[in-house]
Amino acid sequence: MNIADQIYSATDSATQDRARAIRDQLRDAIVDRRLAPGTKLSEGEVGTLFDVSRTVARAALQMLSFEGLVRTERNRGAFVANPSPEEARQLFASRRLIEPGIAIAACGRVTATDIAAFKAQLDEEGRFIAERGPTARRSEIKASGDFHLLLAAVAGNAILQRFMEELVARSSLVIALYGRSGISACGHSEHTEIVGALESGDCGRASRLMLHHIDHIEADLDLRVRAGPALREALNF
Amino acid sequence: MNIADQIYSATDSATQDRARAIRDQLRDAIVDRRLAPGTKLSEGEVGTLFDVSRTVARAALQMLSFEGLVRTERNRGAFVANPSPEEARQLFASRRLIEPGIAIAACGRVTATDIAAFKAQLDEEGRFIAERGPTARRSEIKASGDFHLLLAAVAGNAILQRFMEELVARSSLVIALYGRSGISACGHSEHTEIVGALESGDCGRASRLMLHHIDHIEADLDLRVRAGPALREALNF
DNA sequence: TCTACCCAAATCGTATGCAATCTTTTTTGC
DNA sequence: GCAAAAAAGATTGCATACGATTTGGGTAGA
Repeated sequence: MNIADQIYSATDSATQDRARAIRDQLRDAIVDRRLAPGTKLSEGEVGTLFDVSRTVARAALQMLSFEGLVRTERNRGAFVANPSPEEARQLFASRRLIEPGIAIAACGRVTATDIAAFKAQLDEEGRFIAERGPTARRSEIKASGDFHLLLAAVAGNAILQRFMEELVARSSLVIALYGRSGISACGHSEHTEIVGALESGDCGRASRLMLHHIDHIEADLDLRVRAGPALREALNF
Repeated sequence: MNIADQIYSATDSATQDRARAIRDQLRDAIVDRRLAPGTKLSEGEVGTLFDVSRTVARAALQMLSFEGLVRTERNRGAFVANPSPEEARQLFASRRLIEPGIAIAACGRVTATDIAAFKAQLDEEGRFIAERGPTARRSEIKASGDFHLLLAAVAGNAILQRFMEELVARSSLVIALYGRSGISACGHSEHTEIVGALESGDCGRASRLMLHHIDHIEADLDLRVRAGPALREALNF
């Protein structure tokens, strides 16, 4: 089974409209850092890029704005979000609150099929960790996020699932911005442990592991305010 | 049916985004049940009602769609959401997960000014409980929701605050749909207790009280699938 | 009388045009 | 030479127009 199908089945598939398809592509680009934070996304530019009118481009940008991935300023345009350290802290505080509960919910509903999907996901992660280079690292961040989204899908709460989609997307941006590089293999092993807890039905353990996992992800960030980002932020905005 | 009669048009001539103003008015109307679930909100009708073009009306409806207060179907239009019992359960499951944590966060940051605001809010609630009639009941539901939003604001996490805005709005709709009427005074007294816990700095107690409070709200709902709503749902969709 | 088909009305999806606003550059006064 | 004002350029905000899709009604045929 394809993970994307599971994740996006709730919000309906791509046949809905073009704005959603453009949003998805832009979101991928932002999360993958192919679009740097602060990059201006003008309606006209996005429109010509995807060969649609400004109307459709505008709708896509509005969606991303709701998700917190782009920031729009009146009469000025849309910019790729440049999350501040404070925003990053709030992001992970939110995840600490939500994800242990999601782990418990998922644990209570997980099926053999789900377990197989988790293992496929873990394999996918492992593949990127073995590789080197920035492309592999971006893929790795994305795969790591997909693990959390898969868990949210298994938990079976559409509302929380949507919240997690937003949190994971923004987290990926934050990790790309502030992450040191060392902890990836650690994160993967923690994912493996969580799946193990799910498989053995130990919900409490799954929840605790998830909490620690999030702590570890955040601990890997360097959220000190540095001259570089601050300067760039000042110039961009 | 004409929806003009059910929306009061308070011309908020703020220089702000008009779409946002329209969204706010529509949201109030939906949460207050002046717009019944299932009501069709055509772009043209909303536009003429608020004296804007379909473009702006469409943007407002899109925002409400993101919040889960309206459901849009391609080439058919937007309809006021008609949350199912299952959706209601997921809603309250989400709140059980998030709000105790919000209570703890708020407890750690609450100031004397905040406490005063809470007490003013409690007074407001009490005023509507004393009254009778459907109008007072709607105001009461709204005031009750505002309490939770105030708590979220005090907690100081913008992300969770936005989540709570959505959850409270949808909960208000659910309560209006499925709520029995008896528990209102009980909810108010529980709010009072929570403020008391905040004031005395007992964060654990505030969190536990909040959890029980949410349980009580949900317990007050009649989520059994009845013939009426099921039929209406079948007809609406 | 019932069913199937077709056409008209309504509504949405999208493109495009114009006015307002912001930014940048140029010009002008000192 | 520098600062301030003004004009030019770019981009968004919003309205409107037109094609596409759905819906409901009416008519013809069995």
